[in-house]
Amino acid sequence: MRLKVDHFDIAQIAESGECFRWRKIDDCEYVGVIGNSVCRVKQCDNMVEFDGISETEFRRYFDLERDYSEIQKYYEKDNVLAEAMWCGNGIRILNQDKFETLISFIISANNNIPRIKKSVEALSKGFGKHIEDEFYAFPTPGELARASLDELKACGLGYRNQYVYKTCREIAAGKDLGQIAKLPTELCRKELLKFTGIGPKVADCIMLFSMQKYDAFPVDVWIKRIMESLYFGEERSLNEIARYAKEKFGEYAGIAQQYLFFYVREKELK
DNA sequence: TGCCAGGGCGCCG
DNA sequence: CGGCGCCATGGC
Repeated sequence: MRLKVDHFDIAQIAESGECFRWRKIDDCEYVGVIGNSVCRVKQCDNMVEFDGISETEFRRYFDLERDYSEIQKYYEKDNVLAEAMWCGNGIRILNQDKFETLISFIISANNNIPRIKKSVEALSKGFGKHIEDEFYAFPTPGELARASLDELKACGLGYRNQYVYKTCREIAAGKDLGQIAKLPTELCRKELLKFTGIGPKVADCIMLFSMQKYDAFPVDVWIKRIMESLYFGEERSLNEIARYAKEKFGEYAGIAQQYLFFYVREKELK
């Protein structure tokens, strides 16, 4: 399947830290697992070629119905964001599976992205369904609930094994993420915070990357640093940063956050 | 070799 | 509420 796309850069998306299952083939080609499918994406400028999933699913997953130029216009008068948006012009907020995103971001706590990726792959290989070759679907709640504490630790989860162990059992027992996702942002957040291993930052990531809560503004160490450096000029508490950002950036604060996250890490890299 | 990582939990004031 | 020590492990 071939599509013309705008504000879309598969490399930026795959490296943006919102997803952990995409693997680089070369500079313009990536392979990832979406649900029970393996999807290959090759991009040359504005043209993408993909297989493995339907066009409808592709458009849904990559948020293609949203006009990102409109969002960028909304933020263009902010000099910091203007530069960040120029840097990560092809970033999009993915529409990922709720359970996979929830578990992945529990694992992300006090962790680094390469290791998070390894852990998510290990969980998939150990407890998910085989798709093809070396690709495995992320386990369902029931499948993951079969893993023992030691098996989870063996997937590289470290002390987070207990968080995953407890939380996936609650969800396998009937807690409905679909219902939680229907709640308005603040109530949704409150429900997510009841799970073990989910604090403010992780809850915001789950809402932003799998529940279409674009006003959620996750504050991690990178966002804290760039906000303190470019907006405050001094140290601020996590709560204060989140409050300020949601006020300043409004209903798409989460998208602004993702531009900032990509930008600060891109600068760090060179 | 140490420092750090898309933080959360438990406890304390 | 806000601050603090602790937590496993591997990437760099």
